[in-house]
Parts: sequence; structure tokens; C-alpha cells
Amino acid sequence: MPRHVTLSDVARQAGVSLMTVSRVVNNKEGVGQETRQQIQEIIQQLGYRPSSIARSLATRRTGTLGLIVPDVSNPYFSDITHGVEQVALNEGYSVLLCDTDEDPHRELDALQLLEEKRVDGVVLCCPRLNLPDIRTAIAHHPAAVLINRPLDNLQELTVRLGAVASDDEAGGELATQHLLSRGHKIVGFLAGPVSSSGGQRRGQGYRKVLAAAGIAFNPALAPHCSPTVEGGWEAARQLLQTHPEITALFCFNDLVAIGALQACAELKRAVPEELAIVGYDDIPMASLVTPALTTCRVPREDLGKLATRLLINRIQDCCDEECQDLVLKPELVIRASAP
Amino acid sequence: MPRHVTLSDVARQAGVSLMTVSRVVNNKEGVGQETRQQIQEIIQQLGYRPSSIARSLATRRTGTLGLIVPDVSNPYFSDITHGVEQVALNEGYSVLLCDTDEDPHRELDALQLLEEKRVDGVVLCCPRLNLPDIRTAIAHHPAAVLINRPLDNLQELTVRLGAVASDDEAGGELATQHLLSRGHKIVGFLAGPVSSSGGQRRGQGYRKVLAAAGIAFNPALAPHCSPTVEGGWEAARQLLQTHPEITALFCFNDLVAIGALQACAELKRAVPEELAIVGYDDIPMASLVTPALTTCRVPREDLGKLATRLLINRIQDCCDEECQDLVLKPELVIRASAP
DNA sequence: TATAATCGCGTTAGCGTTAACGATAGCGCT
DNA sequence: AGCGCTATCGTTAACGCTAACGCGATTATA
Repeated sequence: MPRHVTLSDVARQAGVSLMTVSRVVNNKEGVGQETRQQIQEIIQQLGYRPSSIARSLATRRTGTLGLIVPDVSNPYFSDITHGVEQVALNEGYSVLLCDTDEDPHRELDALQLLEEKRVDGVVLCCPRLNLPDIRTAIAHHPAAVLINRPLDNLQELTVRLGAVASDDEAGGELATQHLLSRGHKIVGFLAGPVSSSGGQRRGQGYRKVLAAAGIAFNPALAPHCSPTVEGGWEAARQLLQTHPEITALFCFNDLVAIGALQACAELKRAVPEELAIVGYDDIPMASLVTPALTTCRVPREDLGKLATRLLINRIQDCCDEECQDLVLKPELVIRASAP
Repeated sequence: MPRHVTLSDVARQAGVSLMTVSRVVNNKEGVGQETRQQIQEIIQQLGYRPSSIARSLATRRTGTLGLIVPDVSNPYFSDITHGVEQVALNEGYSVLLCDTDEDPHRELDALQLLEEKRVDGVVLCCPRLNLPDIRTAIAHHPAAVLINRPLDNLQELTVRLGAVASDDEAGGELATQHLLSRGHKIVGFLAGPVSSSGGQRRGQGYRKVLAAAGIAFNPALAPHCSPTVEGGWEAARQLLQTHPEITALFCFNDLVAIGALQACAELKRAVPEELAIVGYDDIPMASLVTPALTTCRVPREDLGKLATRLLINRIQDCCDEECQDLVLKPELVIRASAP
């Protein structure tokens, strides 16, 4: 590996000054047509590539964003990542990815790492960290956007801050409303983990719609469960046996809904004829099970895209007032499991 | 945003020279116990964070790896990404992610970008680029490892090179052998896209095992199809109607296999009783459809991990001869669709 | 014609860190 | 005392680039 070609190499070769070459490289004005072309040729010929790090040191900006996710191999986060990547690339930024493996401690480490790398901003996705730690770690960054975590009282920070989230309450309303509009009176809710704030918000939507329809909320119809196929299977089995009067089921997420489907198959309850099922997220799998799942589509890629646009706005300091704390509405996708 | 604390700030505050502080920061020897402790305190107190870019400029290494994937939102690649991330973090590297959106042109751009960013090495995952372009673009990088692309005649390059891949031929053999061992005589093969080298290698394994069993290969039983659920559905419908004597089907990937499952449901052919089906990849969905898919598990995360270890070896120049071109064996996962 | 404005390019001084070498003081040993 | 050795610390010069200013020559303006 011979050492890289530098600006001065090019300058010497062309018989001009450093700055002239620099101006050509960066497409800045102040160079004559003739000189410019000549320099461009020499750049080509020598295979010169500007050093991003030297430039960063001089300009005090890196053109790099940090992205912190709990687990890229989770489709939920990989979709977000994909969205972030797209917008970043479009706007001329690159993305330094940090996978924390669902470990809050690593999240903190990542935040520090990104600080040393002097990224221009950070997208912090579904942080598992507690608020105080987020606060102190984020404070040193020039800009940051949170995904799926409310800003709470972080506004006081000097960092340019933003947040985007999907509106889980609206999602819960959407799903429940759909079931009621199809004539169901007794609607169960597999609520997911107790600690899930997303599940809580979906539950709020569920109860709100029930209340509006004059139906009393019955806690026995809304048991918690782990957010997996097995969790859904167990909870559905239990619920359907103790409360056979249920005609519709709103599930914490699609995996839980698939578990419920399996339980129905075993209990010989036809879906959707005897029991309608609605999931949440619209993961790719949702459309492939039989019957295909009616579900709430969370715009994951859009979350990533929006967060990144917001972040870049913050960085470039064109902070429109309106986009401080954005919320994306989910969309109901109607399929065979609850037509 | 006040400007960052620098080494000289700390040095001034502590009344020592720059280098002394630098030595403390980097845990190098040559500093007295007392001085060291005192400097550490000042570093804490001032909240000093070393600038990775300034350090990179001085040391000519960035501690960053480039990862190029066609699409992070594809579970196949997000699993690989996860593996890369894990090993990189463990070894003290960070990862600059480039999502090319399946566009060869972007792949080239990414390679150039990473060059300007002066990454220490690149993992190039399932490149869609043609060989000459890969060759020239990769040549400027200090080190590179390819995933799922043979080195061919790239060895001549001066870059430290490596490659890892999953052994698709072995996978094809595994699947076909399993079906034959269960007594099947007439085994179809949904071959995937014509251009897929992976599909070709799986087909080689399929034919090899057939030949070994004294069964003549019949091209009519191995149609191509697009690598999607729909592609599998169409091809399976067609094949099963024209060749009802088939009792087993080996599919290009799990999506195709799921398509085949759907076709069977429509054609009233019971799986596995009347038709055994084997998929490929073992995506999360494979275990959730009914019946659950027997499939070849490709160790995606391991691919990423191994590639990264290989790359870091190359970078640190401890190139064991043996690990130039590694191949990972897939594993057969037996489930209900072909017990 | 004098004055100002513009264009094309060069000079200088950093950006924050480390490599390489030098310098000093203290210590043990003969 | 003289010698060398080590431990501790400082000095200098990069690393490759850009911001900011400077300066002469050409062109527009009064």
C-alpha cells in the first residue's frame, strides 16, 4: 500500500498552489476555466481522493450521522435503519451504525463513541436507557433526534433536539374501531408486556373507543402476554377458554396475533367467521400466514426517514418551529383475519 | 454549543505538556503515578473527549470499517450486519454502513465514499457489481473481505483480500439427500432466478445427489422462478399440474417454498403427506407457516462475524494462510413440511 | 483618467492529535 | 567521582486540509 496522493502532490504536479487545487476539488469559484480543467485532469490521472478526515479536522464537521439501534437484525429496526440510510445518503451524509444488542450500557458507550468520532448528529432509536443518562450523554452532541421516545422535559438542553414517534394510541383506536364497526361487541385485547409503553398507549386507544361506544372496559378481557408467537398462543388459549363469548381479538403485535391464530386452529375456532383477529406493526410475515392478518401498519421506514430529515434540519439550523416533536399515524391494513 | 475541550486545554490546566496528557489518555507508560492521576482528574472535570478525527489524521488509521450491503431491511442482510457489528465492536472498531438499495452504481459510490473516509477495511456483502469495477474500486482500500462472492482471479491485487461464503452446493446436496432418504424418487426443484449464482450452486448439489442415486436429471422438473412468494406460487402450480408424479419439492428459498405451500393448498395436495417441501435460508417466517418449513439454515450472522474477523486479521497483518477463502456449511432444519 | 470593483490565485495560520527524538534528573555501580 | 541507565517529561514537526486574508492585474464606473 503506497501512501495516498495528497493535495500538495496534485498542486506540485500542476504548478499551482494548494488552495487552487482545493477550490477545484470542492467546486468553488475563483479558478479560471483553463486552470480548472487542467487540474481536474491531473486529479484524474493521479487518482487523487480527498481525505475526509483532514477535511473534517479543518472544517469541524464530519458529514456523518450516528445511528443507535437496539438490534439491526430485528425487522422493526432494520426498516428504520434503511430509512435513515436513504435520506442520509440523499443529503450527502454517511451513517455510523451502532448496534447495542438491547443493552442500555452499550447504548451509553455508543453515545460516547459517537461523540469522539465527532458525528454531526445522532439518531437515537427506541432507547432502552433511562432519562438521566440520555440527558447527560446527549448533551455533548451537536444535535439529536429520538425515535419512539417522548422528549419529556429534555427541551431545556442546549442541543438541538427533536423526536418522532408512531402514534400508538391512534393505532389502538383504529383497530378497535374497525372491529366495532363490523358489529363486534365483545373485543379482547392481548396487551403485550406490562412494561411496554407502546402497549399501554395501544390499550388507551382500545379503551377510549370502547368507552365511546358505551362498552364497559373489562380487565379480564385484556391480559398481558410476552410479545412473541408463543406468548400470543398461550394468552389466546387461556382467554378464549375462559371467555368464549369473545368474538374479536386485538393483539399487541403481529407475532402475538400469529400465536392467537395457532391457538384458534387448535381450539377449532374459525378465523374470521367465529373470531376476528387484528395484529399490529404489519411485519412482512403478516400477509403470508393463513388467514392473512388484518393489522396496523407502523410506517417504520418513514420513521427513519423523518427522523433523519429532522436531524439534518437541526444540524443546518433551519429549525422550523413546527417539526419539534412529530407523530406518525399508523394505517389499518385490512386482510382476511378481520375483513 | 461551545467548542470542544482539547488536549492543550487539559495540558494548560494541569501545567504539563501536550504529550504527557496524550500519554495519559492513551494509557501509555512514561508518566509518573502522581501526575497521571492528577491529569485524569482534570480530564474528568473538564469533560474532555479525544478527537477521533485528529487522532486519525496523525496515526493514519480510523478504527472504522466500511460495510456495504444491498438492503439492510432484508433480513438476510440485517442478520449479516448484526454479526459484523458485534465483532467490530468487540475488536474496538466501529462500522460505517452503506445501503446500496440493490443498485450497483451506488455500490461503486459507496466504495469511493469509504475510501475518502479512509476506513481501515471494507466488508463487501453480496456485491451486485461486475468484477472489473469491484477490482478497480477495491484496489485502493487497505483491506477487504467479500461475502458470497468468490475471489476468482482477484488475488493478484495488492490489497489484503479475503472472502467468506455459504456453501450452496452443500446445501443443495443436504436438502436433496434428505428427501431421497425419505423414499422420494421424483424430486422437483424450483430453481430461482436464472442469474442467481447461488441458485446455480444449489442446483449443482441437487443434481449431484440425484446422479449418485442413479436418478436421471430431468430439466422439466427444475424450472426457474422469481425468488418471491408469488414466483414460488406460480412455478409450483405449473409444475405440479404438468408433473403430478412429483412427490417432493426443493425450493430456491423459503419465500418460494411458502408460495409452493399456498399452491398446494389450492390444488388440494396435502403437505407433507402427498408432497414434501424443503426451503432454503431459514428465515424467521419459516417456522411460523403451516406446516412449518423444513429448510437449509444459512448461518447469516456467522457469515458477518467471520468476515469481520477475517478483515481485522488482514488489517492487523496477521494473515494466517488458512483463512483466505472460507466456506460455511449450511445446516438442515427438519420441520413439518418434510419430516 | 482616476477610482473602484472584480477576478484569479497565493500565503499564512491553524484544526487536534501523535511520532520521534531530546533533555533532565535521579539512581546504582564500579 | 565518573559512567551509564532508566524514568519522566518536553519540543518539534508533521498528518492533509481549509478559512481568511492579501495582492496584483484586469475590467467596469464616474
